Parts: sequence; structure tokens; C-alpha cells
Amino acid sequence: MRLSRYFLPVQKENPAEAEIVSHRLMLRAGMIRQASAGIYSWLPLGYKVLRKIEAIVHDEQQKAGAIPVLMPTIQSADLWRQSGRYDDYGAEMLRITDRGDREMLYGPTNEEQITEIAGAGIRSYRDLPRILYHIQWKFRDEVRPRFGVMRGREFLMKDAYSFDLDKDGARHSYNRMFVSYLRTFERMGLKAVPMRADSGPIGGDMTHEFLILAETGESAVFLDRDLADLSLGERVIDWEDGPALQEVVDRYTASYARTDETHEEAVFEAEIPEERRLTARGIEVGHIFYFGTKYSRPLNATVNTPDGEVVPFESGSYGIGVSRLAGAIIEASHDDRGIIWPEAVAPFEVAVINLRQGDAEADGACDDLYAKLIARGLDVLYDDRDERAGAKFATIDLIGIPWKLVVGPRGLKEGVVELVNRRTGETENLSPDDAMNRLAATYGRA
RNA sequence: CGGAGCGUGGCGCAGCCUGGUAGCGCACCUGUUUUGGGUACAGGGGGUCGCAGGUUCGAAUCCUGCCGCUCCGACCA
Repeated sequence: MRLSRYFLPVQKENPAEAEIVSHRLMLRAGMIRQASAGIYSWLPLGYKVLRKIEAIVHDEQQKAGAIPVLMPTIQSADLWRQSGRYDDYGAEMLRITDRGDREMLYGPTNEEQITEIAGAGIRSYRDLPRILYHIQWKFRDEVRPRFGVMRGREFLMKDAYSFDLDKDGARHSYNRMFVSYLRTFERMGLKAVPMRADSGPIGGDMTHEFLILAETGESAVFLDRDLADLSLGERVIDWEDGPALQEVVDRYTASYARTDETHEEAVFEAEIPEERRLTARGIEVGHIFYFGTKYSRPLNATVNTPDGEVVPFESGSYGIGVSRLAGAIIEASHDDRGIIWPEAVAPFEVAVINLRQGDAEADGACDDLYAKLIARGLDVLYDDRDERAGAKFATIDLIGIPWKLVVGPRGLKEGVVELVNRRTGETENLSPDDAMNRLAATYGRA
């Protein structure tokens, strides 16, 4: 993409309403624009990031055995009356009536809907287990939306739902999602720690929240420092191997990790030696829980067992705040110049900066680099604006592109361009070919 | 939902107290200049001052009502 033809409304000054860094940077970098309280349009740059996050979530969900579907945003009130949640949910649920005065609602979540679908489509124990998920916009009429997309009223969420015959099966499904979440967040360059959660209004007893550690997090967290250092790395997961999954889950839940909701100082101090006690702040980016037959029973979603009995499903639900992640990643990865995208979610993989726009040699070299990078499958943003070098650096650093290829007449005389890493600032003078090879290798392209 | 505050060009703000028909910086356009980390100068375009009533010869400014938004606390992916 040539920046001169892109839509990137960046701002030099901080918007007054944005209090936390991710909100400020998302507005300044032209990623989002507020439509009304807690509701945002995603501009091209923000939308690219959102799609990349979404793609990783899709990929990891499916690797773990979950099957994608897409349910509507608008649901019928009747379904929610059956589960008893129509009244329980309160003012947070956006209620709508259609022209026939039928009561509808904009879905804040989809347990009822998916249970109805699974109940209708699954009749036999032979059809179990199944995990269905979708990534869809949700609406919760929060009392106090804030922090930009971190706590909007409209937000994009991945929600998965598992269906099993019995509790052992449900645990396997739960563990699949647990490990899948570890992989998902790790791939995005995040350090997410599973913490014991409160079962909350949806209920259930097997439940964890995944929090990434960041100073601006909304929750206080208390954990064994060692847990924050765990990593799956390149470990190969056999998703069908229940005991192997359980072993991973056990390792991540072996020690103390709780949010302020469930924190017990005395237990913390008794279980964890002082030097390993880590008190920090965290942003919740995922939440999983097992809730048994809470929905299948009232909605009459049942299967036949091998013995010919009819029983309700054992279920759990598993959420990831997809739009929130865009903000959360920025909270975890930025500096005073702007965003620092992890390579996996960066809106562009590399920026070409022409230091001397209009100089025939520089223009020619940049055009050539730009074409070749595209040919090698890299997503490149070419800053070809008629701006001074400083303005280009400031823009590219603000929007957080992980790598810069800096091209100017001086370097070209020596036959080199500069390859600059956004995070470390490390600069290498390389021939254009070497620089391209380096980038292709970094991103795993030919 | 309790508390505080704010609505004036795309963004950040001044003007309001003491009514006289809107201004500054950034951004944008034109020209000159400059050219390796947000150049300088000159000129220029863009605003029903959140909305509706009211007071007044006259309202961004005073009064009333409404709407929108933000921040702090109790709640949530």
C-alpha cells in the first residue's frame, strides 16, 4: 500500500477524552473513530489489526477442534425467557421490538441460541463431543463504557460452546479450550496468565480468566511469579489426548493466580514464598467456564445415551474479547513514540521510508523495493508522501510497524538501505536484496 | 447507578464572569523555502458556537428545558 493513497487519519495531538494509552494511540494512529459512547468504527488500520487477531483466534480454535458457525446478533426474547435470563440480565441487555411488536434483543452472548441449535442437531451420544464457536459482534449496554475498545458497549467476541455427554467429556473440552487459549495469546506476543475466576452471573464451577499483565489493567492480580514465565513454545499438542492436555492445564494451574475478585491474602502468603509473590495489574482477555446443564436442561437440549436414556448436554462456554485484544496488545506493547505491534498482528509487516521523495534515485529504489517486497508476499506500507524524513518516521513509529526499510540518497551511494527494528531500534545497513531476504525470513516467506 | 465536569471548523483550546455578531495552535490548500528524526515565511479555505425555547434592539456569552460526551467510584469479554 502506498501511504499517499491510503486512508490513515493520524493526529499529532492527544484527544482530550482518551485517558489510557491504548485508547489515545488508537485514536492518534487513525485506527478507530468513536461513533457514540462505547461504539466505534474501525478505520482501515484498525480493521487490519482486528482481522489479524481474528484470524489467529479462528486458526487456533479450529486446531483445537472447534467448528466455526455464525449466529445472528439479533435474538428472540422467547429463547431467553426459557433459560430465565431475560429478566436476570437487566439493563445491560439492549431490548428491541420489531414492527410486529415482537420482543427481540441484541445478543450480549449466545448460550441460549447455540443450545437450541445443538439441541436440534445433536440427537445421539455418537454425535458428541462437539465444540461450536463463532466470532460475532455483541452488545452490552454497560453502565459506564470507557477506555476505548477495551470496554465498549459493542464489541467483537469469540464465543465457543462445548457439548458433551458427561462431566469427564466436558473436562476434556474445557481443557482443549484452556490450552488453545494459551497458544492463541502466545501467538499474539502476549503473556496471558490463567487465573481462578468467580463463577459470576452465568454460573458454573470450573472456570478461569486469562489476563495479560499490563500497568493499566482494570483488575489487580496476585500470582506466583513462576506462572508468568511459563511458555508452551513449540510444544506439539495432541488435542485428542485427554491426559496430556490435563497435564498442561495442571502445570498452569499448579500455583496461586487470582484476581482481586477471588484473592485471599492469607492463602497467597501461605502458599507462595515472598520473593515469588507478584502483585500486578491485568487485563482480562479471555474467560472460560463449565456450566453443566444450566442451559441444556431448561431449553430441553438432550441426547440419547448408549443405554437409551435421554440426558441434557454437559456444556461450557469460552470467550475471547477480540476487539478488546487490539487495545490490550497496545497496553502491553508501546513506547513514548507510539505502538509497537508484535509481528503476528501488525497491520503492515514492513514500512518503506523514502527519505527524499522526488529524488529520482531514491524514488526509483523505493519503487523497486516496494514491488519486490509485494512479490515476495510481504504486506508493505510505502511512505511515499511528500513529507520530510522526520514526519515519516514519526508517523510510521506511531502506527507501530515492526520493521522499517529506510531509503535515502546517502545510503544508496554506498549501495545500502537501513533495516530498523521498531522495538529495539537496532539498525543494520544492508544491500536491498539482503534486507529483503532478512524480512522474508523473519516472516517465514520464501 | 452515585459523584464531578465538558459540548465553539478534523484535533487541542481561548472567548462566556462584564451580551455588540468568533479567535489561536495543529491539520488542510497555494506559493516560496527547506530536505536523513514532526523546516521556515507569506497568503488562503473551512464553524447554524450540541439542540429547543426564553430574556433583549442585539445571545457563543444571561435564563429554562432537553440531548450528547468524558472522568472518578460500585459492575463486566
